[in-house]
Amino acid sequence: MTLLSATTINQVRTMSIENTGIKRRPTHPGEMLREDFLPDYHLTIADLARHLSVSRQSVNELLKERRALSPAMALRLSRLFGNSPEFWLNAQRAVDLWNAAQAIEKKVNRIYPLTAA
Amino acid sequence: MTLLSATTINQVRTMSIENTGIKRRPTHPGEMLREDFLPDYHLTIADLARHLSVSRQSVNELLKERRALSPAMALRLSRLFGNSPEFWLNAQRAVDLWNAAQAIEKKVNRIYPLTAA
DNA sequence: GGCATTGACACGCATCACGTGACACACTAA
DNA sequence: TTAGTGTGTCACGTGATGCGTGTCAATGCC
Repeated sequence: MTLLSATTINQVRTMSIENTGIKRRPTHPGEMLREDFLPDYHLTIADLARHLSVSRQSVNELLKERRALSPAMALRLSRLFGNSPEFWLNAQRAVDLWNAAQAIEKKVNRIYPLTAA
Repeated sequence: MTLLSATTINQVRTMSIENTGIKRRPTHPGEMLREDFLPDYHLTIADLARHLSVSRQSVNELLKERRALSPAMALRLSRLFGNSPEFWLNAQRAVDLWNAAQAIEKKVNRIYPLTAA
């Protein structure tokens, strides 16, 4: 194998996400904002709220990891910081999956995998 | 560059998602279930609901694309079909982003991108 | 003192995933 | 014909959640 096909890349990504999702609780996007972006850009919470044109409470609760990062918020952040909305939603999705797995793990394990068609 | 680093792979994936997200409405995961998985596995809607241990309405509305695919449902489907929950949530996220972009595009465009720190 | 920032709380609102129950219609097999 | 199954749709209720507005107290800085 000399080059990675699109399918292979997808597999590599999926595997890495799956492996990290099993161990410990993944990094909440609010932590990334709080620890990395706000210091690097010298922004206060109120600053960020003003730039995004959202309420201060929204930013506050997001940074305190009491709220999930919505697709709309991902669009706003990607516009402000010049990265992709998927960057933010990847982190949020990992958290969502981890939480859902904790909640319904037993029920999911009762589902019988189907054999290939 | 001989091998693709994890960061590079992430970039390739993100780019491909972004490009497809701009053009037209992305494929809803319910369409994938309806068009591909149910026929391939010879499953009816009621069958799928029983296998997943969810209500028939949940599956029905998901297939009719009137409901989003939740992280919990992604876990159930990945368990049943042997693929990853990210496979299902990738499709759902593309739809969510597309919808959010349609809804708040004007507001997002008023956000001024910050210069690098 | 005056001002900005922050964390927390209370409302209210709208959305949404999910379950239960019910109804009508279609198709198939005993 | 009767019974069973699958399907689409409706109503209703519940809990969770993102978001805005308003308020308050504590903190730090000029």
